[in-house]
Amino acid sequence: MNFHLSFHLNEKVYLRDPESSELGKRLIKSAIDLIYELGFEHFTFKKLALEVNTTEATIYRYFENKHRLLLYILNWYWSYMEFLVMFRLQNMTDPKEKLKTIIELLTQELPESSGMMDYNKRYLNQIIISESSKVYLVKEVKEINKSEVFKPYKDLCAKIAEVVTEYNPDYQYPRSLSSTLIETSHFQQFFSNYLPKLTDVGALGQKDYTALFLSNLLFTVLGDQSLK
Amino acid sequence: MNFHLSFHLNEKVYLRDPESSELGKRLIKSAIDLIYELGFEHFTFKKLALEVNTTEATIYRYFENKHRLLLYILNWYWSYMEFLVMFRLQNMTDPKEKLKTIIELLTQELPESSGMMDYNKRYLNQIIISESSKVYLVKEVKEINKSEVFKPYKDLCAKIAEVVTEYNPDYQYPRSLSSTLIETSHFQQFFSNYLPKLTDVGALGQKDYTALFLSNLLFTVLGDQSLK
DNA sequence: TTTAAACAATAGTAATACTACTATTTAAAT
DNA sequence: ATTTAAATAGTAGTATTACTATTGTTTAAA
Repeated sequence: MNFHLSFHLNEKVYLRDPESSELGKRLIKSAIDLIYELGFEHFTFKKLALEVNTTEATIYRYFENKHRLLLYILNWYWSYMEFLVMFRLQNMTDPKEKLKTIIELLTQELPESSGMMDYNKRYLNQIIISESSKVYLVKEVKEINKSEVFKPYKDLCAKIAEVVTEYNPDYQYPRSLSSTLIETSHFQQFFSNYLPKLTDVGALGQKDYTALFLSNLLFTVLGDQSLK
Repeated sequence: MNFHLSFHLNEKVYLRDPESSELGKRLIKSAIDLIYELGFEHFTFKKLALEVNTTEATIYRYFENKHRLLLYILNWYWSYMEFLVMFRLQNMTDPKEKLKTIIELLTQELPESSGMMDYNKRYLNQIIISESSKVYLVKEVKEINKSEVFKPYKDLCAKIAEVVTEYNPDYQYPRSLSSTLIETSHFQQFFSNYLPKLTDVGALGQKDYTALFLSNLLFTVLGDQSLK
C-alpha cells in the first residue's frame, strides 16, 4: 500500500505554500538538512538558496523570514505527531497503554516513511529537540500567537491531556502535565546527550533513558491506577 | 547592615572581567535592561554601545559575542540562585520544608537588593524565563561545555538533587528531576503568561500557578514522606 | 621622566536580512 | 493564434549586524 499524507497548515505561516511547487518542496527538505547541520542560528536563506540553486529573494517569496520557515517545519511536525498519536491509539482501550505509547512516540525517532514526504526523520528529530522552543521564546510571541500558528502544538497538548484525564479524572493539571511531558522529553534527551550531569544517565548511557524517566514521572504523578 | 555579594565567575566566559571597571559594570546593567526590552534576538552590541555611550569595539574587548554576554548573566544568576538556596535552607531540618523553599525561589521574583549589584531583578527574571535555554541549545554546546561554563547550572542542579535524595533516598532520578524542576518552572511561567492553553491556569490566572503545579508534581513523584 | 601596559575609539570588512525592480513563463481571454 | 495579465523567479541593490586591525590616549610603574 502506498498513500500520501498531507496536512493543511495555517496559511499565516507562509507567504506562498511550499507544497504548491517543486522548488517549494525542495526548499523544506533542504532547510531540514541545513538547520540540522548548522543549527538555527547559523542557518541563513543565502545558504539555503545556494543549496537548492535559487536566490534569497525567491525564498523570501515563500517565507517572511527564517523564523517562519522553522515555524512551518514545527507545524508540520506537531500535526504529524498528533496524527501518529491518534493512529497508534486507535482501538486501544487501556489508558495506561495509551500513555505508554505517547511516551514512546515522544522519545523515539519518527517512523521512517509511511506515506509522507521523505524528510530526513533523524534530522527532523534533532531539530525538534534543539530548536523547537526558539519559535515561541521570542519577544513577538503574543503577536505571532494571534494568527493561530501555535494551534497544532496546543491541539497535540490537548489530545495528550485528554488521555491523562481518562487515566486519572481527578488530576488537576492535565494540560500543564502534557506540555511538561513534551518539553521535558526534548531537553532531557538533549541534556542526557550533551550535559549528562544534569541527568542521571550515568556512564552506561541507556538508550531509552528519557522514556524511563518520563514513565516513572508520569505514572507516579497520576497514581498507579491498576491498584484501584 | 550593608554587605556586598560577588561571585567568582569562570574567566572563560569573558575576555575582560566586566566587574573590573565602571564601564564593565554599566555594560552588564544595561545589557539586562536591553535584552529584556528587545529580546535576545534583537539585542546587539551596537545598541548596547549606544546605551552606555561607548563603541561596539570596546564591548568586544569584554565579550567575544552576545551569546557569551548572555552566558555571563546566566552564570551570575545560577551562582546567585545557588547562594540563595544555601542561605534560605540554613538551619532547616525538614527536607519537605527545604523543597518547598526551593520551589518558591524558582517561581518567585528574585529578592530586590540584598548586598549585591542593583540589576533590575524583574527584568533578570524574565530573561531567565525567556532566554536562558538559548545559551545551551546551540550547535556549539559540546565545545562550549568543555570550558566548564555550565558548571554553575550543574552545581545548582546537584544541590537541589541533594535535597531530593534527602527527602526520598529511594528516588532514582534526582538530577533529572531537578533539571526538570528548573526548566519546567521557566516554561510553565512562560506558557501560563503567553500560551495559557498549554496549561491549566484558566481565566482567573492564579498568581502562584506554576508553584502550585510544581509542588503537586514534586511531592507526588517523591511520595508524601510524612505518611511514613 | 620615561616607558610600557592597559584601555578605548576610529575606521574599516564580510556576512546577514531584507526589498525594489526587472525578466520570464504560463495560462486565460480574445 | 495572438494578446494580455497573472504568477513566478532573478538581478541588483541597501541597511544592519557581527566582528577586527589599527591608532590614539591614559595610567601607573620603572
